[in-house]
Amino acid sequence: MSTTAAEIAAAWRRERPGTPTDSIEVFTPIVRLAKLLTDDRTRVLRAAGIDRATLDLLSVLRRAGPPYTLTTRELTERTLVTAGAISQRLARAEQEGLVTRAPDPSGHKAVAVTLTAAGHEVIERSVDAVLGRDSELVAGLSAEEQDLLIPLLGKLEGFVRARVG
Amino acid sequence: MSTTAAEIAAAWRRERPGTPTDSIEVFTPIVRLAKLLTDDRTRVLRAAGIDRATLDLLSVLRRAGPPYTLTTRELTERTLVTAGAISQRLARAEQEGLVTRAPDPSGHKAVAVTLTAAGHEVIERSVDAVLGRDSELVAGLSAEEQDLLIPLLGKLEGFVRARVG
DNA sequence: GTCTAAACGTTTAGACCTGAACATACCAGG
DNA sequence: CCTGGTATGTTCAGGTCTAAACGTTTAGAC
Repeated sequence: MSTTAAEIAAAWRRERPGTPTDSIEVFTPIVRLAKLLTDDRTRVLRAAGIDRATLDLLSVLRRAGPPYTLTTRELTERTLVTAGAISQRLARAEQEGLVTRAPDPSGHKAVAVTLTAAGHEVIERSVDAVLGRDSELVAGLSAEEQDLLIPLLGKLEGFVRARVG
Repeated sequence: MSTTAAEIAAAWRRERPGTPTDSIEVFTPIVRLAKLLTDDRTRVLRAAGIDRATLDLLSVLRRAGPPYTLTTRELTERTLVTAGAISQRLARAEQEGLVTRAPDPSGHKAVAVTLTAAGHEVIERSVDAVLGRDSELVAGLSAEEQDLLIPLLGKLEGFVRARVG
């Protein structure tokens, strides 16, 4: 049993008239959905012997296409975590032999990160499981509903992104 | 500069034809928005000398109305984190004098958690700041767009919730 | 009364992240 | 040259979470 967003907003208005509750019904389900989805993905991946942070890292490299190389800065830009977190992810992944780090000639002090054969295997083995699972979960909405939802989310993300961080 | 969800899906299809990408344009913005919003809220609250986990805890108690008391189990149900996390949050909040814990006569081994006067002050001081900020951010969508978005998110949340955890 | 199962809460180990401090490499002017 | 500034990465301290193991209390069967 869980409280709905509408109930939360109503409770604030009842307890504190004047509380600005107009955002609650939009943001509460978004934050909850994200938590449900990421926790579920963590569990799916644990069964495959990998963690979510590492999967994100390997996915970005895999999607880049051959030669599966990006600098640390590029990884940071594509990942929505801090440079410190990327550095730690890289240390773990390198330790496990999934990526290599080497000086990159271009740019200031760039480090070129490259997927190893082992890293490639890991991502091939897990990406279908993860995205297949997500496919099941998104099927709660019809294609028409998804087509309605996607542009709204895109617009909201753009607006929020311009005003934070 | 960040990759759009559509670009991510296209990259997977290009690199791995057959990859099930239909969920990406829905779930990627949801997960990103949640991260942008929670990180931003963390920063807003740090300025007020409180952390997000504690605010969530105090909010649930405050919304319950007088006498601002709930059991640990009720807090867990309303919070989407594990019982262990609630236990740790309570220990921190109790340490800071924001809540009290006492045996609850009803139920098995229930612990009654109650907001103190200090906890009440903290929540009164920060809730308008947090929800006011969220109000600014949700204004990226018109009222009509929000009315379109809310039921879609609700339907999706219900579907996902029934299939995870 | 006694026993057993279920409900409830806490502790602990292991992961991950942020933000700030720090270290290093390149570049452009003087 | 050489020197400050900018771009990059890394390290570290502090904080939070999950999941699993554990301890405790209550209710119900008999």
